[in-house]
Amino acid sequence: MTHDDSALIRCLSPEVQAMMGVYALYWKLEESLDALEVGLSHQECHMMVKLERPKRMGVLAADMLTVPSTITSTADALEEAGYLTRQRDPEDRRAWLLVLTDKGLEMRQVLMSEAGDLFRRASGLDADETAEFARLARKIRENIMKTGIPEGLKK
Amino acid sequence: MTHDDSALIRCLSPEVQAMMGVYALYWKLEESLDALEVGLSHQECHMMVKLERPKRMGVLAADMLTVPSTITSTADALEEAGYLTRQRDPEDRRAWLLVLTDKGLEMRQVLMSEAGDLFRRASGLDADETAEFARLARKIRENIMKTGIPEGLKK
DNA sequence: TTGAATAGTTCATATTTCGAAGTATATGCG
DNA sequence: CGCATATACTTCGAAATATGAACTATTCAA
Repeated sequence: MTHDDSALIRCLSPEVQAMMGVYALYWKLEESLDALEVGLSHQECHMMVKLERPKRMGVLAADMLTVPSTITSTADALEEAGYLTRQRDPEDRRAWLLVLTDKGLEMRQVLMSEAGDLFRRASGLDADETAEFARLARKIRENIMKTGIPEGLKK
Repeated sequence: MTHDDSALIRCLSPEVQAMMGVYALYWKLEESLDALEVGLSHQECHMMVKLERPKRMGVLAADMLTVPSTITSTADALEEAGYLTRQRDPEDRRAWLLVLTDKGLEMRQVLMSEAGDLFRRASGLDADETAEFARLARKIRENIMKTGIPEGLKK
């Protein structure tokens, strides 16, 4: 992936071209998260981002495509670090709601704005192109969320 | 991420909206790769995709944002499974070129077309939108590849 | 020809992820 | 009500993955 494979890429279907761009961006961000030296693992960063509002751990497990026990340990780490608290869900006392603390909200802000910066630097798109890409990305995301967790749920 | 957060998303900067769409798509694909039951780990799938042409292991390590020893073991697994062979690089006999076998090329085809299908299903975009998204994704990818591995190289 | 640099490998360790069994709460049914 | 079954999360040990330091082979430069 070091030099002029851009010609090769053009031979592929638009769908595959799209996927390859998506992968490149994703990896670039993951890498930058490491460089951020913010003391959070990838999984922890992801959970922070997913917690735009309080969520039950089971919901997070579905969102993050992982098993409950992984959510438990990730939440433990974030709680330990003071980024979130567990609160019993009043609707179902078996369940916990994970709620970001003020410190957590602040960190989430940092992560989000870092992601925004990264997109700007990594993509090299101008404002119009960014807006168009964002429009399509939003549409894609809505479609995925609507579709929900696909057939192959918990194997 | 279960219901109507689409309103929340719109409040964010276009860059962040873009990143969130990218994450959603990436995760969806990762999940589908598992469902594919093709007997390859994620890392192995990624290597297959990156091998659009024979590459040196060091180049792959840079491409895949990982360390040489990980490349060795991933390549071992793919070689074992008959998807690729190691060939000495004639230009530098210290280096190996990883070359897909016929079976490997076939599998790569499957993976790519699966990725294409997935994009179609997951994104819900029509042909025009897909073309536009692909154009921007290509541009982004080219920019990232040009930029190369960023400052924070091997920590 | 020798010494320093580079490409990849080995292997032991660290990290991450998973899954089966356990606790507590909820729900349904007689 | 009271019991059986289902659900939400936790625990903890095992499995899968990733990493880094020391090693082999080759190259390069003087």
